[in-house]
Amino acid sequence: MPHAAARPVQEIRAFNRFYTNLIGALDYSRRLYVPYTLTEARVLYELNHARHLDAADLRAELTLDAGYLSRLLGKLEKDGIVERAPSTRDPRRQRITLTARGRETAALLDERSSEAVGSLLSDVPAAQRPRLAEAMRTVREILSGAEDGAARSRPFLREPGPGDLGWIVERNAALYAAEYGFNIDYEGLVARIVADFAEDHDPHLERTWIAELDGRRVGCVMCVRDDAPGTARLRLLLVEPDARGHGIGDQLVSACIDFARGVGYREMVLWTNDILGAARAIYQRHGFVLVDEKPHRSFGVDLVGQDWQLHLAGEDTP
Amino acid sequence: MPHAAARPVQEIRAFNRFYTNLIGALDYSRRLYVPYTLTEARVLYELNHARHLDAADLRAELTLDAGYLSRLLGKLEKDGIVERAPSTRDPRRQRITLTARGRETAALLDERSSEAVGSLLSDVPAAQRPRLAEAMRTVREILSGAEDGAARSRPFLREPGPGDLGWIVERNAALYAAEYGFNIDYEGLVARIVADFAEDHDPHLERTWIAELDGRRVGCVMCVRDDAPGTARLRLLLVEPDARGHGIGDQLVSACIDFARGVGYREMVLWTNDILGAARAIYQRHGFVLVDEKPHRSFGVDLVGQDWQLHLAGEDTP
DNA sequence: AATTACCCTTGACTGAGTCAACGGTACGCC
DNA sequence: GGCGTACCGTTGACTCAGTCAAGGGTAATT
Repeated sequence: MPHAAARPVQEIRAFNRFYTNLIGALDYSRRLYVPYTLTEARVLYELNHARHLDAADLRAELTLDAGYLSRLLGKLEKDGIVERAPSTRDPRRQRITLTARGRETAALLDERSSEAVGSLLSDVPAAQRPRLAEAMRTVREILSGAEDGAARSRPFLREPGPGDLGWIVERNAALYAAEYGFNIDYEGLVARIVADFAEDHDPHLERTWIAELDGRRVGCVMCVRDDAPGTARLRLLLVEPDARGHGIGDQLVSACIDFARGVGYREMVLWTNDILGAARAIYQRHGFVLVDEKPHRSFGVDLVGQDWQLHLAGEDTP
Repeated sequence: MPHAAARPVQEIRAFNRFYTNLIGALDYSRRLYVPYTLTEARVLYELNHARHLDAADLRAELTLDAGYLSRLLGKLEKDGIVERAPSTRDPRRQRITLTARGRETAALLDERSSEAVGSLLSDVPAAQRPRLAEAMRTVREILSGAEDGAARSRPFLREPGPGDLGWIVERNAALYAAEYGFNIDYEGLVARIVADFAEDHDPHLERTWIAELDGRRVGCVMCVRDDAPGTARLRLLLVEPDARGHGIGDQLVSACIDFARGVGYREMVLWTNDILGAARAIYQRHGFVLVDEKPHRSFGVDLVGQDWQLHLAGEDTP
């Protein structure tokens, strides 16, 4: 197995060991579930959060043995925690409902579990807690995406907030350094562009967008005034590699074009380099045409710069 | 319980449910440990990675019942997997050693476990894997810090790589916006500073440092030439709030001063604002003195700017 | 009408983990 | 040197958790 590929595997295994230990410590130290067991508590949790599931659903959800679950539900029924009734849709299936008492019990277990986690959390410095929650959400998102069919939320655009311009600099520099070997000159160029934008831009004619997906910044684009009159310039289009394929680049370019057309620009231009193939495809889809091309050496590499142009107002408007 | 405090608790509980399910799915689907059990596998793992532990250590490490472990070791011994001998230091204790066959077995289980994780990972887009590993490491670090006495690694300084200058912009802007309400002008200022640095700096006389802790950027500082001859200017000192209290600020300022003195500057100056109390304390500790102070309005707030100065060469040098 | 597949139940079983009692040794303290 | 306490490992008896296979019943398919 190649070393590079083994790295995440080792990390995951270390994490699994760590977390089984942690959960063990969390559960055993106090009697979290008395008089019920962990599995019963999980069943109660599911029932309490989903209103009368079928037994088959529970089995699938918690990957339990059918016989085990059957007996388990029998016990809960005898305790007056759940009620079992044949499903109306399919008499083979069994609809499980929590009784009032069952809901109380579930709430109690819930409470205890929250307390246990709370006391664990009390040892975590408050400043670290948001990072912890964020990291856990990331793990969950990535792995649950791997399990089922990736039911992710939709990306959306917003205007930049504090730090977002810096983020644009960081990601541009880091990505192009990693992918094409750009040196620090490129980071300087991007920093200068965002500095100019931050210090002096006309919000009616110039704008920046950040694309966000699942609470994470995954792309950006900037629209500024060009020297030529009536002309807007699109700059700094970027989509994070792991977020590509969601149409985020198109969304960003569309926002840019719509904005420019809306505020009266007649032309839109942009400068890019021939090695950026993914970006070129996006520009072409939106009607940009290549108007000039010339080789240059910048950012420590030999490149071929390209000027693209798009007519915003003209014969094709009604 | 206040809502804000409950948020991370809910996140952690959701994560726990998710991860117990995941581990369950991982273990049951294939026969990972045959002919041993999960607990036995954990014991084997510990032994294989630590060379002859005492039984008591195993118990503590894996939080196992003494009786359970005793019987478990008995079984492993009978299978020729481990050997038990009284510890040389304390005859009450028992030193457990893997036999050659035990090491084989451990390696086999290791292999299988890696395979299982690998196949789980194969459903994760390659682009997401580093993020996953990173997030897991974060979770582990924060929570293990919470369990024992925070045995964190030492912070260290390094020169910036691609994206680090952008990171400086981002963190400066985000932190000062959150803590003091600075507006986008400040982000512009910082962006211009790093742009100037990136585009044109003399590496012998000007330098930037990034502080790293546990693989994460937690601070920065920049040393550049000032207009006045023989004078260096310290800029953009920053330490992440959750990493404060480790002496990182001092480390950064020391690096800056040592560098400036080493390359022959005679003075070091810096400009800051009176509201930045933590930074002031650091400057004072390193011998800076306040030489000027005047109110101004910048970044959308009313501030009192301060000029500080430090003699690098003079009567106090031998 | 027959086949197949799924749903639940039941009995019999193995494995995982707990609890309490016990003998042995180390260590601190008179 | 002797005593109490505390920890180490062992053992027996037990409960709880989970598995497997057989079986009766209904739904969907043909």
